[in-house]
Amino acid sequence: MNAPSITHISCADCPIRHRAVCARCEADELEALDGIKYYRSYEAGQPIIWSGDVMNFVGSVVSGIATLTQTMEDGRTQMVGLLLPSDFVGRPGRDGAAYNVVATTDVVMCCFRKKPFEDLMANTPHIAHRLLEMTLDELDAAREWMLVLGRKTAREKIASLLTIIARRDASLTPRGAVNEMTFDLPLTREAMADYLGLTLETVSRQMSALKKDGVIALEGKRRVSVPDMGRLFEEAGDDSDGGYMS
Amino acid sequence: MNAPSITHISCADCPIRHRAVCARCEADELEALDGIKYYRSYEAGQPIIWSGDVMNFVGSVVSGIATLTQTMEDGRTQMVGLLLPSDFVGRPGRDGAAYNVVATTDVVMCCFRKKPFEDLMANTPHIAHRLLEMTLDELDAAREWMLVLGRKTAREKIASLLTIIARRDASLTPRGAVNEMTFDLPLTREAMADYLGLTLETVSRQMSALKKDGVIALEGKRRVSVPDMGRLFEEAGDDSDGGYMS
DNA sequence: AATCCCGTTTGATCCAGGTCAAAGTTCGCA
DNA sequence: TGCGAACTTTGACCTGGATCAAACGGGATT
Repeated sequence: MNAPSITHISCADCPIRHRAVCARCEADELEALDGIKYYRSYEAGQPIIWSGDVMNFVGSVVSGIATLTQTMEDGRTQMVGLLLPSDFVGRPGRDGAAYNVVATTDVVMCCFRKKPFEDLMANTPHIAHRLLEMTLDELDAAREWMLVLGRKTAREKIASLLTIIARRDASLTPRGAVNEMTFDLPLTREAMADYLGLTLETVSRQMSALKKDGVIALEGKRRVSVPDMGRLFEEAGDDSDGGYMS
Repeated sequence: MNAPSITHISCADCPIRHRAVCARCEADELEALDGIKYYRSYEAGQPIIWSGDVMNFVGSVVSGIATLTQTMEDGRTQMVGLLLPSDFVGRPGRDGAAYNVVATTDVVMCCFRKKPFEDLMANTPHIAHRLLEMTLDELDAAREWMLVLGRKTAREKIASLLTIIARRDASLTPRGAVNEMTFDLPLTREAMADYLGLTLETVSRQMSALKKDGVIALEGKRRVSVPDMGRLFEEAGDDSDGGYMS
């Protein structure tokens, strides 16, 4: 996805209105948003926000991938969220950021100054409604991940992560249920480890094991082919297909 | 806390309006709520909702303690939330329950039929707003717990749990910052294990260890005294006091 | 007071994943 | 084309917590 023009506002090139916040996309909102919205780019590896910083904007990811992480004083870190295109960032009604947000690839964000956005939200009920819905989705995802972190084995954790990435990848380019797919792994082994509560060595070993067992194939380090998604779901310990099949 | 009268509606005995949803507690809402609100009791150990069930109400806990859990087919279970008095249950806009909700002590819930509640929400923006705020709080709690599950040692996990229970206990009966406190542990060792992603044996061992080291004292199995909360926070691996001190 | 039931503690042993270390791969850059 | 840095893989060993097993309350029932 290319960075949209800064000056042009329309549903087609603005994920936050079209996919993330605006459920019905009404014309008067379009007017209201003009002037409080702006785009911002970050390079791979660059921090977007530090935990505890005052955050004067909310926004959504247009392109690229960012991560939400928490860190302990001794350096142990846990990723608590993965931000893919169309994901929302920010906490309306809160001043401080609760987590570190880091761009893992080059990232373009579509931002709104926080105060005007909150005013807009107060005046347009269905935006507030959509935001509640999104927050509930994130809560579900966080709780699903608690099961992964608390109870799954290393191999199941890896399979669960691949499942999630595959699912999100598929939903961005929907083409019905397929049993085989290929996608790019947007994370380093270390980032995967931080997401899964493992070490990078264990991640590497389990990736090798899944490859040896034919669950996945690797082209280079980052491109993953899954010959049989059903098999991957089994490995993840989910009985369901995780909403992947349609 | 005693079960409130079923027929009497007022701010004083209705946590959902007073503490959970209604930020400003206006008179016209009070009228509107009459007739869609009811109380319901559950005995200790009784399921309140099964994951996947259609849920035709939302509500909040009046008294007692309930847990939110997720289970894998092979029986591994992970608690994803702890419901204490004033906590909200239910997902406006969603039909199915996503988790098992189980009463761990006798529980009284204050319920609202879902459809009328949603209508009410649509017409009273600040209820929607309050609900968003609550959901963001839950999301923060879930993400904080991801760090506990993914990166903390067994001893730190136990200390973190005690910290959380102590904090919530203190907030229900606020009396300023104290360095010493005593509270009831409302969970079995097994429930603690399910919350922490451990086995009950490990929980028991670590409780014994914390006791031996003088971090906590036990009166019976369930009553816990903490001579020095600061010490407990240290054990939990938090640099902050977790918002406990004022 | 004896019995049962349920939750808890404690002990002995095992193993999945962590830790430490070294070598391999990829890619940008001079 | 060769060098260096960052990322990844693999190996050897260790350990925290799981597993298996037994004993220990303590409250309810008879």
